[in-house]
This record gives sequence, C-alpha cells and structure tokens, in this order.
Amino acid sequence: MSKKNSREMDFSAWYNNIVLRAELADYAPVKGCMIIRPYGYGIWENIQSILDKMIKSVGVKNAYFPLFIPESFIHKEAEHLTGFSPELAVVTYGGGKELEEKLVVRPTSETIINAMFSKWIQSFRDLPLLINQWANIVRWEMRTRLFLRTTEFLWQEGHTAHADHTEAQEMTLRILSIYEGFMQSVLAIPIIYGRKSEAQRFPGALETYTIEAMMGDKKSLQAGTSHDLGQNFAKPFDITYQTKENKLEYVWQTSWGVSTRLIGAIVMVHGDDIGLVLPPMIAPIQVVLIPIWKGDEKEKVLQAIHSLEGKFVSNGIYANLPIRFHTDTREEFTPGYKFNEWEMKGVPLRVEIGPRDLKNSTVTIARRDGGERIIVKESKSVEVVISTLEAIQESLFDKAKRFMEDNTYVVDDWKEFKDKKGFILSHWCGEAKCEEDIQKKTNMTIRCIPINGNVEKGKCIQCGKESKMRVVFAKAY
RNA sequence: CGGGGGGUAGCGCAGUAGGCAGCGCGCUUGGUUCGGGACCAAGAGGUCGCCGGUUCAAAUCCGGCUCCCCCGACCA
Repeated sequence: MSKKNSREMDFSAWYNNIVLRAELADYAPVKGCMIIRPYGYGIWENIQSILDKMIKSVGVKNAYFPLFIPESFIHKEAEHLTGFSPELAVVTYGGGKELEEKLVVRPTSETIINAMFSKWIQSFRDLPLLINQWANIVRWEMRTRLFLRTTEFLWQEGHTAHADHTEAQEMTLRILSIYEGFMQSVLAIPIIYGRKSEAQRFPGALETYTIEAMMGDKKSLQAGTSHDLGQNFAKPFDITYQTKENKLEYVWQTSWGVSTRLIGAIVMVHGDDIGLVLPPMIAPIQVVLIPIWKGDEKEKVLQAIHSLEGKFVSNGIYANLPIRFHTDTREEFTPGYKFNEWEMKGVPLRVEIGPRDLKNSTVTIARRDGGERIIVKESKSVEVVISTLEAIQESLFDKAKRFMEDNTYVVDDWKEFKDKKGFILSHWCGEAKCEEDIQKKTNMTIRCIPINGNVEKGKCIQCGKESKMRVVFAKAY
C-alpha cells in the first residue's frame, strides 16, 4: 500500500483502499450506492447467522414486510415525518401510470409494521409481539461512504409490542445488551453504551439507546440503536389490546437495529497498513492453506495438504462451527504473492506446508495479527489452529479495548476539551442549546449519556451551569 | 448545498510552445520458476466523460454540460 494511503497519513483514503482492494465492496453505477462483493457479503452472512440466533434466543421471530410504504403512513407520527422527510425516496409512477397514493421506499419500517400490528393485536394474550426483519432500506443521504453511509443499506430491524411500559423498557435494554455482547465477543469491538440526547433521538422515540465504538482515527461510530417508542406509534396506528380486566389499552413498543455499517467498523477498528484484519468469528475464510513446492515435490506436498484438509473436516471445530478454510492451489502465483494477498484480505491464520515441513513432519502457522510465525508438529496442527484462532479473537478485542481506553479522557477545561481526540467525558447541563454550541465550535457531539452515570456534580463545559453528570463527547461518523 | 480533486486500455497513472495515444501493473499464449509480491518471449486491449466552438490539424485551446471521489453541513 502506498504511503499516502497509510492509516496514519490519510485514514479515509486508507479505508476506501482496503474496502476496494480486499474486494469487500465496489462503487455502484448509481451515486451513493454500493455493491457488496462476495467477500464482504460473506462477512455479512456471518454477522447475520450469529446475531440472528442471539435475537431469536429472546423469543423474537423473523418476518418480512414490504419495501413500499403508503405515503400516508409516514405522515401519521409527526416527529417521524419531520425526521425522515428529507431523506425519503418516493415512487410516483408504477406500471406507466401516476400512482393515486405515492409509495415511500422504506427508510425504516415502524409505520408499515405497526399498521399490521394494529390488525394482529387484540388481546393481552397476543402480547408481547416480537418481530425482526432482515431487509434493505433507503435513505437519501447528502454524502455517502462505503458501508458507513450509503443510499441503500442492509440491516436488521426489530419491532416489538408490549402490555406495559416497564416490559418495553426492559426489552429495549435487553437488546442493547445483546448488541453489546455481539460487538465485543463476535466482532471484537469494545463499545460504550448509553442514552442519546434529545437532539440525537430517533424521530418518534421516547428514548434512544446507542452503542458507540471508537474507530482507528479516534472518531466514534454509532454501531447500533435500540429505541423505547412508548406509545408514540401505538396511538396514531391504533394498536390496542384488551386487558384481563376487559379494558382497552394502547401497547408499548420498541424498535432496534444494526446494519452493514458494522463491516465498516470492523475495517476501521482492526485494519492496519497491510490491509484488512478480520476477527476469526466472522472471517469468511479463517485459515488459508498454502502449499509450497519445487519441481517434483508437488505431489507429496499436495498429499500432505489433503491430509490436513481431512483433519480440518473431521476435527476442526472453532466457535461451535466447522473451521472455514481455503486451500490456495493456484500455480500461477508464488507463495510470497499469496502471503501478501491473503494478509491484505485479513485472513486470521495461514498454514504453510512445504518440503521443509514434510521433512520434519511439521506445518508452519502464521498469524495475521502481529505476524508471528510458528512451526508445529503436523499431528498438533488442528489443535494449535483452533487455540490460535481463539487467541486472535481475544487479542484483537484486547488491543481495541486498550486503544479506546487510552483515548478516553475526563476533561473539565475548555481548551483541553477542544483539542483532545477520542471519547471526552465532560459535564453537560442538559440544555440542547449548549449541545448545539459545542457542536458548532468543536464538531463534537454527545455520543451518549451513561445510563447509570455516576452522579457527580460539576459545571457544564460550555455554559458553566450546574451539571449532574458527565456525558461522552466525540467526533462521529 | 458550500469548498477541493478528478474522468486517457481492466486497474493505477503520464502525456500544453496543438502534429501517428504512452508507461507500470493486470490480462492471453508458450517456457522456466515457486519458504515473503519470480523471469523470459510473443500478443490482445483506447469513440482520451459528453456536446459544441477555434484550427489544415484538438487528449491538449475556448464555451457549456455531466458523472465520480474527498472535506464540511444533514444523517445509521
């Protein structure tokens, strides 16, 4: 990778370069849109399969709702309408005729799902109703970036309805903690979580909770949100149920989601100047096998490779799944070329087998993170591969966590506040005006307000008025 | 929408006193190589973003348009 595109020199160019070169994605012919290529989509499929199980584990079921939403649905909730209006794509023609009612391409599905909830929910016995869908959505953004913000993107959106507010609030937080667990144990990305300020709240929500992760350039990325919708949608969509006591009540709702943006986060948190670094749990290829031979050694080497493949198939279980390995038998490239290519693509482990290994009954194992290379007995190879994958997963998280902690500061002085990069813990009086002024002056926003924030008296970093707790400020994507 | 950069072979780029469209990588064929991005030989590949103007002659000069990328505001 050329120097001008190094992580240090130009983070943004570095990021784009990796996404394109590792073949995660490509620019689409349509402005602001992207093609997710097989390698990038493979990461998404792994995210989906793991997160989907986690979501289902709390009783949520998958369903699918239409891409098109009648325009009138969007108009039913006032804040939702004003929040999303500027970024809607609207279909006005269909089948060659102007439509009687315009159709909005979903920017999120609260409205159309709630229209159905209203029909499906009659009794307290129908509650809670817990639905998730994996879908694509469209938001007409001014400025786009591969994976981080595109006109169309993929996500999961959960929508639930409950009999009372407490239960809905619990659901909101339960999902938040699922997201936290997923980020940390699967993507190896440490996060902080908390409430959003009113200004950053989801349009139509009572409360928005967020998980925020620190990227390699110390900016924050909102990695997922979970909303307590209260009865804000239940009322306009008339979602009522009969209680045991035969009274009619509105339901209490939540919605929550994470998107393909997470792939961008993986790149920006773990990647380096060599290229992508993938946490083993979501890597489409966890181990790449590279045969090395000269002249007539080919056959013997391939034999050894096949025998190793057999061992992976029969004994190679990592994270409760068969190890995903790939053997690179291309003859048109030298081993050195292959080493570089697979490192750029972020494959966690490389196993080399060459004449030297054959002679000693060994294999050579190289780690993508840190580049350490060890020689192990062939008989131990599968078990070492498994334990090394585990070690890499853990080490990536530790490294990212250290980075986040090293760039988190408690700040009470304006000059320091203005100059520091990272997560800044400072006092805020709670006024939207101060939040706005701070953003104008420093480009930083309130990323989150700690949920059980330690009550600590202090003075607002902007206006100096009394403050009850510190909040997290940062520049954000 | 404001500011900056760009559109020439698949990719990355060079190419102004206007005068036959180039380089590196990649690609095809054959051969030799193969433990950190191999080498030799022979090939294929371009309406120079679009429209118009100036000129004997335009990638190059002039006018207009368009698309893309980056930085900001909006936002996941």
